[in-house]
Order: sequence, then structure tokens, then C-alpha cells
Amino acid sequence: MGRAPCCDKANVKKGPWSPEEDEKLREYIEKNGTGGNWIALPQKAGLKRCGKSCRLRWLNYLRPNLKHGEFSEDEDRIICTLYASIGSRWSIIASQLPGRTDNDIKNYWNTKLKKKMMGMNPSALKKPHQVNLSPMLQNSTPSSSFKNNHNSYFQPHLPFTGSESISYSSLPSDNYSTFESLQNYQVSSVFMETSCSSSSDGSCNNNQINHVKEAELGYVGDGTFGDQIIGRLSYLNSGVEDQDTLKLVPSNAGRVSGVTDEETRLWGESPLEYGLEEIKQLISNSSCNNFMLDDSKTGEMVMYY
DNA sequence: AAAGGGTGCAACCGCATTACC
DNA sequence: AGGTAATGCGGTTGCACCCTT
Repeated sequence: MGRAPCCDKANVKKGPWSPEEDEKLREYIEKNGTGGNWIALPQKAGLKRCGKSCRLRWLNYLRPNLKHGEFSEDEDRIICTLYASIGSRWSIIASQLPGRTDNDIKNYWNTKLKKKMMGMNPSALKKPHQVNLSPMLQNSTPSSSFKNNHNSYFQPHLPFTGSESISYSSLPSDNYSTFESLQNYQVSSVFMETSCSSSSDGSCNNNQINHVKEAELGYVGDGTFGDQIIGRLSYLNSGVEDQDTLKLVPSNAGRVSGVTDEETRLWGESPLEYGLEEIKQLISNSSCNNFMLDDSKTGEMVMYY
């Protein structure tokens, strides 16, 4: 037996929202807030819509201070950098781009940014130092993983004979265009592609290992594109160096929980909404850290550097 | 001008997680 | 502790619009 539907499908409208519906929803929320109950909201607001649909419409379109239109180079850079480190965690990436929604970023990545990156020089992104690590994967199964206190799985880390700690090289500070720079950055950095056999729901079977234990990424400079990127991925047992990194802040907002007061103090000034530990876990748990878009999903784990 | 194909984006779907009882 | 409802998330789909032929 399947899950009960969240609403009476027969009596809810689907498809594009009309301006009238938008107005009703906006008016209701501005007046009453969401009331913490999206399911009940459409009825109260006089809308024949599913609560989920209302929530989505509000978050992705009607919410104040949303940015629409072109992404800036800075935004491109942030998206690329975060995608490289944590994969398609769009909500986390969106939390770093004020006014942008996860849906926006996801669409932007899938329809434009990815293609731009591919178009630059796809072969160069894979060839320089490709290491086939697939044999190392064979004994890694979900059954040997263990749950952390956030109910998500850590994969055991296999012995890894490559660099145990990798530093990103810096971007050149000349007049590279955005994507030339990004490409250069990617080629010279370390990314991991894990096997990722998609299941029907779009998730990945956890038949892969993510060696990344810690991740730090950041920039030095005044925000122009010639700025240096500093960052590193550390593998298990590697220390974290004190660098001027993107600051990662824990927050009790959203789904992130388990943050201590001490952590909050430590990260208090940061603009990010996810804590270091959360990021670490996301990275550790990330089963689809595919950077540079290997659509073929070869089942092999490849390192680029 | 019409048809066909491509693109971008809003919206939906289903699952995982969290909250609540 | 277990069950259920609500919420959040990421992948996918559908369609309107634009461009090319």
C-alpha cells in the first residue's frame, strides 16, 4: 500500500498559477503568515491548491526579495565551487546566494551553467590525470556503513594511497573570463567522481565511497574574478588547516539540528546557514558528488587533478 | 508563414526526514 | 518507542516561447 496523498487530488487545481491565485496567496501570507501549516493554508486562503503547491509557489516565486534574471559571475563561481564540493545539494547552495532559490539554481545549472562548462573543453576536464579506482569499490556496500547521529550513513573510508590532503590551486589573477577561469580551476583541482547508479527516484545507490572527510573552500580578494580561491579537501585523518575559508555557520533553521551553543558562538558571524559539522556530513554522505557531468555513469570512480 | 526542434523555467512527484502525538 | 502527518528536498516533466529551416 502506498503513501496516502497529501491532499485530495481530485479537488485541487494543478498547473500554472494565475495572477489571481498569486495575489490570494501573497495577500494571505502577508496578512497571516504561513501559520506553520501549509496543508491547511490553501483552504484558509481560498485556494483550490495543494499545500505543497502553495509552499512551492511562495518559496520559489512570490516570496519577497527574490532575485530573478541573470546570474552574476560571482554567483556562477559560488555555484560551481559548491557543486564541486557538495554536489547537487541545491538548498545548501541556494543558502549562499541571497534571493536565489534552490529551484532557480538547479534549473540554471541544468540548462545553462553545465552546458557552458561542458562547452569550454570537456576533454580537458577528464584527461590530465585520470585514476581508475573502481577495484577499490567492490567491497563497499551499504551494509558495512554505519549510521551517524543524524540518521544518515557514513561510508567507511577505504585506504587511499593518493594524496591524503589536496590543496586547490589558485585562480590566475589575469583577465580570464569567468568560465576560462572556472575551467582552469576545475582542471587543476581535485574532484572525485563516484559511481552512481541512479534509482528510479533519482537517488543514487550507495555503492560508492566518498573519501572526502573535510572540505573547505573560500576566496581571497575583493570579489573580482581574479581572486584566489583557497580551499582544500582533506581526507580522513587529515587535519584542517586554518585558512581564510568560507565560513560555515550552524543554524537551527530548517532541517539542521544538533548544533550546540558553543558551535553557534564559534560560527556566529558567518553568513552561511549550515554548520561545519553539517557540511562535513553532507560531504561524507554525498553519494552523487559528480563533478563535471559524466552523464554516462560508468560505474567507475575517477579522480581528476 | 508554418512546422519542427530546442531551450528555459515553473510546477509536480515521490521519497527522506522531522515533528508531533 | 512507534505511528502518522507535515515539511523539505532533489529529480523529472510539461509546456510556452524562441529560433531555425
